[in-house]
Amino acid sequence: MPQAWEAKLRGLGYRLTAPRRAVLRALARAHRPLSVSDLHERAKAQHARLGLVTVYRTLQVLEARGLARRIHEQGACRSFAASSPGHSHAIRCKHCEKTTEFDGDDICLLAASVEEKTGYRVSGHWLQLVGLCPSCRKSRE
Amino acid sequence: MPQAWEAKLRGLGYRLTAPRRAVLRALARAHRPLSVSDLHERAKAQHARLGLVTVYRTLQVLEARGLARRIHEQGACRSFAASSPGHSHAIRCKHCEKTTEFDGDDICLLAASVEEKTGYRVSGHWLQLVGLCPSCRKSRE
DNA sequence: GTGGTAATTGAAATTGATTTTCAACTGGAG
DNA sequence: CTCCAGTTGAAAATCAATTTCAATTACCAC
Repeated sequence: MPQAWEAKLRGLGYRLTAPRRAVLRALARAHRPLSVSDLHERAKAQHARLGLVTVYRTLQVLEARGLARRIHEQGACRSFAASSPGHSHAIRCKHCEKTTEFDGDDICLLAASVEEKTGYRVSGHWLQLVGLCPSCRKSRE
Repeated sequence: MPQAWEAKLRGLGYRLTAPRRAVLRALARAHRPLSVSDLHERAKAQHARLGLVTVYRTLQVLEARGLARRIHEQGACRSFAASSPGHSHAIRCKHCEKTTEFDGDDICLLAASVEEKTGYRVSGHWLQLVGLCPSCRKSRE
């Protein structure tokens, strides 16, 4: 996945620098949402002189280009996870925090129903689900 | 709506103080999500000596009790809107920012579909839609 | 390769949001 | 009316995020 990201960023005119690679790699490897400083810590393993500011800036780029998504939780919304283009939603395991993406076919139906109920014209949406991932189900249900 | 809230809070053992009433009232009157400092400004009209801290604390209580909801947007998630129990979702007009709640019958269908696709057991969700409210539709479509 | 240049970086300072602290105040039970 | 635990607000402290700016560096043209 980092390779695909690097190609995409390069194609968009961004430079591929060591600090960026380190952030990309750390984010791609994570199996749960990471706070900015978590990500910073992890990415420093690849690039020791990495500054926190660069992590913020890289996340801005990745989010704007759809390669990372902000994970919303009931308190603050300060963590990020890798994101694949075409998958616009995520479900997060409340036990192990792993996140999995799913596609949004069903949202269209839902949007149609809401349009009818409210009179709004729906143009965008933010959906995030929480639950137990398959392996945590086994150990907890 | 403030009356119902006041009854509910009292029932839960909270005191009904003038500062709290001011915050409740300002939030109930707003037709769009308010940032904490917006809310502070408005509530000061009812209670001039209101401190910003109290607004934060009151919002914590209201959110915990389901009487206010944090509105998530693609940057930060720093604004709040009134919330009615039983309506767990909101749609926000991207033009006038008015928010309207709707119930989540359809979410169950969606959750079932996602469970089947991902193997997760869905236990919670938050969904927020963006669009144009009926009156903004008239003037912009 | 080499050089030039604009994008990028990181430390530090700054801004802004939120929480903590604590003495003073007050709603509401008795 | 009294009392006291819950609440308040100012100030300080903490935490998150952005701006600034000089130094560095990726990468294109040659």
